[in-house]
Amino acid sequence: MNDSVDALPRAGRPRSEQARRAVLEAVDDLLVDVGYAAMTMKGIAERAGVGRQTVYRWWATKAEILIEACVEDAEEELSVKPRTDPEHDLLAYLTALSGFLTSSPAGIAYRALLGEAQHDPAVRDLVRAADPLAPSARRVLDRIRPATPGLPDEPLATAQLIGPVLSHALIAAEPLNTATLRRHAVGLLTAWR
Amino acid sequence: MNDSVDALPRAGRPRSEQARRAVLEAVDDLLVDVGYAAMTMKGIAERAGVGRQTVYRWWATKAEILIEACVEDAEEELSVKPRTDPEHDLLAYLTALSGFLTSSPAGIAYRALLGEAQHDPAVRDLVRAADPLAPSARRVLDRIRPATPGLPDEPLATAQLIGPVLSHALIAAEPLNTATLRRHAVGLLTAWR
Amino acid sequence: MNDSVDALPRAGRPRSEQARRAVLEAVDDLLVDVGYAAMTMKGIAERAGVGRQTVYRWWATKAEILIEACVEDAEEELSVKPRTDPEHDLLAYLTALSGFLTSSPAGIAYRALLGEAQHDPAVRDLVRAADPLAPSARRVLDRIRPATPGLPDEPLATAQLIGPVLSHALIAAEPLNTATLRRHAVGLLTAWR
Amino acid sequence: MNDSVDALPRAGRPRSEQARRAVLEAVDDLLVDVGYAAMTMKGIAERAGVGRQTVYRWWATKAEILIEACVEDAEEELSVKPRTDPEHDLLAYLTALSGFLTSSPAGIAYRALLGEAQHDPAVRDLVRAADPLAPSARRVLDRIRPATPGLPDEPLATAQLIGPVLSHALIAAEPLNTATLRRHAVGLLTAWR
DNA sequence: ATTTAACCGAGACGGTACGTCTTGTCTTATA
DNA sequence: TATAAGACAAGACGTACCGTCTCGGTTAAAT
Repeated sequence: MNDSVDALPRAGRPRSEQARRAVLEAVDDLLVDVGYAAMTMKGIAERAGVGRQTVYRWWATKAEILIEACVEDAEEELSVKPRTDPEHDLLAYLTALSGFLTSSPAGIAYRALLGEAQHDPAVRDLVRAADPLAPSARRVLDRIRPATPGLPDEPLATAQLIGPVLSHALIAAEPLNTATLRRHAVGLLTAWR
Repeated sequence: MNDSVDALPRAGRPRSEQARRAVLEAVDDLLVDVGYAAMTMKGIAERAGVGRQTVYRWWATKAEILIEACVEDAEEELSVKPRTDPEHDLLAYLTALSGFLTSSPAGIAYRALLGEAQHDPAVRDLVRAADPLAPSARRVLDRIRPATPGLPDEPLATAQLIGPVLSHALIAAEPLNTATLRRHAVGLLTAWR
Repeated sequence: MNDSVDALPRAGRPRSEQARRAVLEAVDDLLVDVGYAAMTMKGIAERAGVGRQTVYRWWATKAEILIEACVEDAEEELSVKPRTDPEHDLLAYLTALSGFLTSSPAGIAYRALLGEAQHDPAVRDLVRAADPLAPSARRVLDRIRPATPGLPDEPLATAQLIGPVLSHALIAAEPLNTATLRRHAVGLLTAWR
Repeated sequence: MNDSVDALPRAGRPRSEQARRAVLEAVDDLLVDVGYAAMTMKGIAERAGVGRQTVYRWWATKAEILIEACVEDAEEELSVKPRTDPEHDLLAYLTALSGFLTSSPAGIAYRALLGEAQHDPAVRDLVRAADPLAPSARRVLDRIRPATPGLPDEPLATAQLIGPVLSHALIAAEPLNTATLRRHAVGLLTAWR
């Protein structure tokens, strides 16, 4: 990619970066203030101080805005620094994941999007394409692979790693406690060695 | 509770069982035909050939109707007959669960409700109260407990059992294949023995 | 007519006469306050304290509302009491007509409708069907007919009677003065005797 | 004013005559194709292949464009060559006027403008200032004045002459037939001799 | 057998978000 | 400086659904 070079100067007024930022921030604010269901395109435009047409020009649905607003944050919040032994490595990741899904604005946005994906196939495709959890999970699994010869192929390894944490977050909207997460990490290593 | 005994025959016209059935069936039909998002209280009433007030009199939201429409089916579809050895017992359950979540109308309804629960705390509470998955999971776990001394306490055991299958269904809307499910069952037994 | 007998009681909540009156009065007010061009369906609904759907349910355009609001008034304001001699009869009518077109709210509404009719054939048809000026003109002409054997057939007689007054109102938005109106009446009688 | 002499060559790019012509022609076309109400500044710019700002730079409203587009045509189409006797002179003029108002693009534009003038005082002032009908009417009246000692002062004479034709065109959007026009001419001469 | 009360359908009510359209202004690169 | 292109904030458009209300009519238990 080399957008700055390829970008030929198009005719007409260029897109306002200020308006783009205002919309993304408005979505973040509204998700926290009123929740996903009560968030409307009209409300987003008003909160952002932006015309409604400007929102519709660049995003078709609130899900599209939300996914753009949270992907970067997700990647950053789930990048845990490597530990020396596999158990601590897994535990650090599972802790970050559990906190992300239950406390972080980006994680709450992810849950909302995954919820909307159950209602709307278009949102499902967006979420699968963006896939905010998989990269970080894959990195952890790659790190522990030398110590886990029984590690299954995808998608099972990732599902076994994040599935229990994600499901609990979706059903209970609460984090699993640290002892439980450690127990889960140990169980995975037992199964995978 | 003992509704059938306490229920003193009130004055006035009794509730129409016919209207109740029509609404529940309309919800099932509409979920398949147009999806959860496009399903409206107005549409449900029209499809059921019922006044809108009649719907609102008995259910506050479409989620309430949907949960009433699917809970019984869920319990039935996830009740697998016991197998003699733990691996086959787990595999039978995981297969039923995976099919339920991706193919069964009741399972699709459950996913829709779990999705809505991410947007609306009231729906979350409804889903947690009804809890269509946990009883069947608990029964399987109880059966294999003698052979799995390392079985963790709740909620981890259930989360490890159903989490990977549920997460995959929610993200991909596709079942895990049989080989993967068997691999998962074997992994669980390895971790839990 | 016998609406009260013919009117079969339809199912459902009956139309609210209160809402109907509120809309018609809001239109009258707004025409005076902001003018026809700045009058919007949204504004009418808000001024009337009525839902927008309620307006659209009964009227397709603001022109339809306006015509319903002014037809009755027009008929009443243009009914002048007969005079004994033709000249005074004509003069009384021309004076009423000139004042109606330039001062009366109903007359201003009529001018607005006739203006809109130049832009929209549907409005033209509405105005022609309602035809607020013709009945009163016809009554005056019928009264003076015995004294005016040279009275032309329709539509010329009416056009000669009201055309000069109407045209002046449309172009100048001012009434013709009394002397001019008398001169016009005398001219008509000279031509028609 | 003497634009052609005083106009010192201003700095910068001069106004594009091509763009001006394109706009005026687009307005004529659109009035016929879609009508006055559906004609928008945006649509005019697009039909003319011209930037929207260019339209707004030179005209404030579509009425201003329309009046510039039609005044000259009106003057030309209503200039009938003198006849020897007053009746034929009047009839020729009335026939031209009736056709102009109901068939000519410039006449349809005039009716649209007179319609808009009922909604917008600014347009009324524009129309009165341009006054496309009065000059031609005055010329005819001046020609027949020697034969009509009873010709009233303005504005009655003009109103009596054109009012019936104009009113009928505005209300019915159809021309008066030749016999009726002749009857009107005769009536005027009877009243005015 | 009548009364009574809650049910039923239909559909209008005030309200509000939808996604589209046009308004008049502005900000680009180009001529 | 004028131009074509096109993004901008604002706000009306007509439609859909929300949850409530008000009708006429039905049904079955209680009088």
